[in-house]
Amino acid sequence: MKLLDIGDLSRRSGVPPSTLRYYDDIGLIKSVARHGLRRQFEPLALTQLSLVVLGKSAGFSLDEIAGMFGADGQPNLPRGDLKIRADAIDRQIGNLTVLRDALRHVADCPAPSHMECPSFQKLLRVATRRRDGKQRA
Amino acid sequence: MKLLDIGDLSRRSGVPPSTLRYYDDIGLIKSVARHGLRRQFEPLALTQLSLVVLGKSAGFSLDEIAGMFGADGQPNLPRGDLKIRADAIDRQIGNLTVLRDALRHVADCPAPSHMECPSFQKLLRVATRRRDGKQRA
DNA sequence: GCTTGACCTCAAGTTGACTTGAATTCGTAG
DNA sequence: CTACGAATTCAAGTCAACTTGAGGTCAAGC
Repeated sequence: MKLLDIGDLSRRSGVPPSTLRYYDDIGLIKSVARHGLRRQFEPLALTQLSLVVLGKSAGFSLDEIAGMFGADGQPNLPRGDLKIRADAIDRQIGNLTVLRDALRHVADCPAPSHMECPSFQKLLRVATRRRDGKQRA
Repeated sequence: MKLLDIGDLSRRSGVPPSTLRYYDDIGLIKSVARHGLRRQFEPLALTQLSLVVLGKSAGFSLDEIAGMFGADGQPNLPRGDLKIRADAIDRQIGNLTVLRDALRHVADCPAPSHMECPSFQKLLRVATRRRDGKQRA
């Protein structure tokens, strides 16, 4: 398995080298060797980075992401916690769905005040009823 | 329409007063009066806060949220932009779905290394192919 | 009319996630 | 063998989104 040096990994993942170094420092990904000074990564790191990017865009902190898929690609949380997280993401998906629909409504509804539009209110009530969607692990 | 003072709004929304003041300062929500020193809000603010909380949990910045549903409840973005945002959220939902499935896989799959598990790889490939999911408005 | 508690302002501090800059070190190409 | 370019370290800086703290104000209850 050939190694990628940091420049390659950066180019291939779209993540800047400074960020890769940062991630390496905090242990989110890990460099497996050096070529001279240059950090070398396994191709696996590319996969891990997809996960990190995905997780970040989902609003998870780097710590949370590390919990789900550690530096070695293995989670450092027990299965049960992972399922809880998966469920949290599910609620999050529900929330986003509401948000998306609300946005589409606002974009389409000709009413001057969306906040008072009954169908808009209804959308939100659903969202509010479904408790929160994000809580500590 | 009776007004809520900041304490009520805080209790009802779950958002701390300091944050409400902050949001008021930056114009994300707006207080419509004072009772003595106390900020008074319209009940509408409660609805707006649901949206804000929802948006934040979705990973949007306060600025972005303000763009979607301004302090007056009206977006300050044109319809087209809102649709673009809605589409972005749709992609985000797709990403989260992948993340959730990946997480469930990790929680369930007995294989020692998920990163090498073909079905896991497959999940991710889908995610990576679908370009990014979050870009500037 | 005075106390109390919830609010106020404003400046400064905090946290997470990076980025930037200066000074340095390599490996490769000429 | 020297120059070059791309990396390196480490400290410090930045930005968003708040929170904290000190010192002050108000209206409602007793």
